[in-house]
Amino acid sequence: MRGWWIRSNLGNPWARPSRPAVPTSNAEPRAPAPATTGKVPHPMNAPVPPRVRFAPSPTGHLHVGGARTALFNWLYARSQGGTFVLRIEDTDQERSSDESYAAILEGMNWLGLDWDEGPDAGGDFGPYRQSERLDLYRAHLIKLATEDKVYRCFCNADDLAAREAAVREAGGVWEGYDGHCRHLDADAIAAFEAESRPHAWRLRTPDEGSTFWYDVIVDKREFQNEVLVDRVIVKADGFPTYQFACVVDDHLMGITHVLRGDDHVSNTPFQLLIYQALDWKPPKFGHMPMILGPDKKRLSKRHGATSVAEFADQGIIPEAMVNYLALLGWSPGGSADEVMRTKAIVGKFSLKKVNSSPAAFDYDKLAHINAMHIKRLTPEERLDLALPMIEKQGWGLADDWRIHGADDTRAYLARLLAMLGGRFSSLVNLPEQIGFFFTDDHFKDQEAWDEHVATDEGRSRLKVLAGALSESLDLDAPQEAEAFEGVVRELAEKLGLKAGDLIHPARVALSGQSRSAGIFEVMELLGGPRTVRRLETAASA
RNA sequence: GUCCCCGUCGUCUAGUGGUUAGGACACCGCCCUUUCACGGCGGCAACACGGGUUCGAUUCCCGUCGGGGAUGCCA
Repeated sequence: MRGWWIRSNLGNPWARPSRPAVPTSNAEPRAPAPATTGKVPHPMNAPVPPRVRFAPSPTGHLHVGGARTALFNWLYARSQGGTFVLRIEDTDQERSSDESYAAILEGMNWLGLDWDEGPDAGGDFGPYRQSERLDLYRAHLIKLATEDKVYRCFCNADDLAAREAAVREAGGVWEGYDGHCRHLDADAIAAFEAESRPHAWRLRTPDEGSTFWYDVIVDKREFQNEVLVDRVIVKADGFPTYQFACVVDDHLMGITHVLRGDDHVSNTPFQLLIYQALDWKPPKFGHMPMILGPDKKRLSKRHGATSVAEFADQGIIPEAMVNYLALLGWSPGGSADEVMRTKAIVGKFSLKKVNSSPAAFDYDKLAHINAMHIKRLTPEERLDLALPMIEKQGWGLADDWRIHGADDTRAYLARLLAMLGGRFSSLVNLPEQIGFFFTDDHFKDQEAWDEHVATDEGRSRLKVLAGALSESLDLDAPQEAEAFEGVVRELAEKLGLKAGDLIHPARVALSGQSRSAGIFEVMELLGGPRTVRRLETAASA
């Protein structure tokens, strides 16, 4: 008696749908408005705007793998005029957390991947958190139960573990659920029910034949049904498993392309069987290659940063991250410029050009892409990026440090960035690079100091140089780089030295480091009084 | 173990049944120069291996090896 199953289910707390009707038929994406004039494409040929989704589970930060998945879905939607949906897969009550949810949204926002529909954005296919869609899964479970396509499994973790151990002891290999509860008779079920024994629901899967699909990225993929086991689709806690929720939601949300990591390949045949059981037409699937660590092993913290938040902390800017991630598995082709702003990538992106082989994450190349992005920004954009880094240090332009034409921190920083040119290639290095313009208490390279400054020769040269600058220039007035250069070179000649003999100690005395922008520009932006003071201080140190 | 996928310079990749196998990162030289970057020029460096198919394979097929993934009431 099939009705028996239903009766038992109706007593369940979440049997009564509390939500308004949702599209349960084959939810086709909204078709473009029909043209009223000109050529009307045949309906079968009309381009259907894709609906894709990124469906993270809120169990951690946004990892580079997830970010790449999100990015490619987003790129596909944006390049095709489609819709990008954000769906939260929080069916694991143990691991899901609000912090993770927030972290993921933050990561998405940072990358600039905006979604058209999602938990906070709303949309016609919500709710977009699986924990708020339980009635939907229940309704479809009942349908499957009614048709005897699923069955109850009363095995608990201990039962399963015991049977697995037994198989191993006998020298066998446990190949997944053994179908133990597949054919329980009504009496047995009734007995378990009577003692309120918890149960999960499993899908009956065929033992023969094969399940296959044409992958958007890897062509045909096929699995023998023989290797597919009756996996759980609804857990004993009443929550659906990923397998089931994913299928129900993708269908109900009208998802046309499921683009996900290659680690999901083995889930696909099982999900296809769920589509079949529900009598639904499955979407297209595309499995993107994994991102590996530099050593081609699974990417882990051991390799360095793995979450987008960490990269942000390391001074990577969002568009560089997007650019680099896009290059992992996709390429603009030929010898085209790899450094692209997000908008350009959207314009060139194509699923057909997505690779099928795994890619190793290369931190060096990311750094390079980042530097190129920073370099290509407009002065204003660079300033917007750099100012917070300076403010974060608590630095600002002191009153007595003002120089002509740059009398507030922002204007001064603008001059410094112009001076830095291509040396400004990383957000994190910036404070070290230009801290000495804002404070006397800046980073000092002790080794350079010992070599160029703290020697009798170094000290005496610095002292002479300080004197020459004071005498030759009106330091109360702003002086340009050329003026400083003139004095330095003249003095060198007078002393029979190479200009470098004065420049090197001066660089370390002024900046604390052996590398900097052009020293005469440094003097100009430091200003005469500060320049001389630092030279004198160094000479007497 | 079993199943699935992948395999072009160290890395990311372009590419083709006949190419001097292209670009980028890294690396090495040189130039520029006041250091360091930037930039410019040049260099090193690859079709995993073995069988086929073919007039001809890096390209198509099979095997081997290597790497990755899956094998959960995680997603």
